[in-house]
Amino acid sequence: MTDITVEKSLGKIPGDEKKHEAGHEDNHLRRADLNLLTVFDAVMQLQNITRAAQMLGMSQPAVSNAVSRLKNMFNDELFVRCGRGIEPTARAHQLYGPIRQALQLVTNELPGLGFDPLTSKRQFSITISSPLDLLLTPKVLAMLKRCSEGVTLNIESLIHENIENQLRYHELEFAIDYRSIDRADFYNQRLFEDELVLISSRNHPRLPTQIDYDCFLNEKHAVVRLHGYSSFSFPYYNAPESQARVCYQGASLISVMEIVSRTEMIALVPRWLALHNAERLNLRIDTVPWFDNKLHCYLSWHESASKDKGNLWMKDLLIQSASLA
DNA sequence: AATGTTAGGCGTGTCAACCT
DNA sequence: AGGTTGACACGCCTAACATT
Repeated sequence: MTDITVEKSLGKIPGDEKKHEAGHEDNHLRRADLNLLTVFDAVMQLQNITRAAQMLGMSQPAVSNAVSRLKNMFNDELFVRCGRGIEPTARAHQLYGPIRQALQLVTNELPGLGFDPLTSKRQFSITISSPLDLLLTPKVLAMLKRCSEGVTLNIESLIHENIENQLRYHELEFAIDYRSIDRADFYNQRLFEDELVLISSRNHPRLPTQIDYDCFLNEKHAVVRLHGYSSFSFPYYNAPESQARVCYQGASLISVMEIVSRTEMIALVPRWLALHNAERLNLRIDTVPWFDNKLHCYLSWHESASKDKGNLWMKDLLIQSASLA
């Protein structure tokens, strides 16, 4: 389980071809107050002028003024009043990633601003899809405990359609899933290779010694909800003939295994998960040679986070944790 | 001139008291 | 019980002035 390769998604970032158009645009940049970008970044992070001001060590009206100058700078409202607070416009969301990235690049070049895990109190947010959270969360937390006292982790097990934006806007630093994020502005690192196996109850009345594809198709199946985002089971049940055999769609592989252990249904799960629960649930484990039964676990992050020294440290910690898997 | 702070005003949400 | 009202708190904005 130590198959580690970094993959940068291929593809052009819109606007790349304009990089060489300098000239008068340099003057344009000279007229812009780049300090305002730190205000923008703080306001986007906190979505609150007062708290952004506290974070920046400025007064609230000063930040409010800076925001109005930003509005002129970008020729957009950027933030609109929403009840008691403010809400970023679509343009503000669009600007956030590139501006964050630019600020990060500059910050990383300033002296004395490294990341020290021994003194840092930083909290990292990561998401690990089910069932990988069961495998990796204890290892990651154990590794973190060994490496730092102050750094904390906020781990979420949910992968949803907004994950790319959450990574882009730094609401999350990393995502771990069986799927990579194949976009030009994301990095994916393969953490390890997993193997798919078939589980059934050892008391199953019909299964032969050697299970083949016909037998597989003849049985009723338990799966993880197929229409959920990034469903673990969907890739193996996207054909009508296999989907027709689905009898139970559970919220997670844990409930799927529990159901399989007490019924005549069968299910596809990662080998480590099957082994981990085989005795407790009296499960039989079979290989599935008719499938491409290899699946890879990926660590993904947005390119704007790739220069942050803290993120680099956390990335190494996650890779090391996964290598113990 | 640009950008900061202070003071004061306005809009909105919350909550308790009151009314129907 | 459910709706209305008013006091209050919160958060943002503008104007006036100070500082660099």
